Amino acid sequence: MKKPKKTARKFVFDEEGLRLLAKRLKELRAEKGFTQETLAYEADITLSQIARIETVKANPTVSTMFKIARTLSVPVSTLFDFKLSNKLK
Amino acid sequence: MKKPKKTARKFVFDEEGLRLLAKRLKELRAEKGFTQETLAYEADITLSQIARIETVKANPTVSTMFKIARTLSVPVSTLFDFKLSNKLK
DNA sequence: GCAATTTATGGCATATATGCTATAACAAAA
DNA sequence: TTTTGTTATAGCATATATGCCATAAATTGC
Repeated sequence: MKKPKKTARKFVFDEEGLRLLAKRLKELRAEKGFTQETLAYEADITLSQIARIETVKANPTVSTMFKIARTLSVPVSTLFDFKLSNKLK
Repeated sequence: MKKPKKTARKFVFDEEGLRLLAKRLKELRAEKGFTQETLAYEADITLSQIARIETVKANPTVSTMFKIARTLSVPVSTLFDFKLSNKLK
């Protein structure tokens, strides 16, 4: 059986942004005194996913970030308070 | 054949946040003079996806939001400049 | 060192994001 | 009404996000 490959589509994983987001989350979580586990529990997310985000292994959805922001009691924008380079595509 | 259903997992779609995000994106896009199509093209995303986000039909990933922010030349936090209610789970 | 806590990884299942393509719906002109 | 520009929908394919479960690795305090 041949592989039924159709066409290649790109799925970009924005490493720079995700790295900055991971850093920001770690900072905020520490400041607010949450462990990955307590944050996961209260935000109703899994520990796995929190760990993935902080280790830049996943590209979370905005809903996930909303839950985290609510739990940390910070505006969502605070989680994205960093500067992206104007990187070229 | 029985359905091999395992266990139910929740996948929350944060309608409130997504509604606010859609509104914010529409605003910023208009301010900056982009159509959905030009934004999609320059951000290297599909028109479909921009439309889905603006009509609250999808829960985008943060990488997608990073691309949009870069194209609109705004800090990512600007796209999330709105207030979530402290909604209970 | 040991135990406890916390963080990181791994595999697997399922839901969904996104691409791609086409089309429809809509609005504003002309 | 037709054209033109724009936004919304739809179906399908594939990549990935996330849950769940287990375990490993790292950290901290004793």
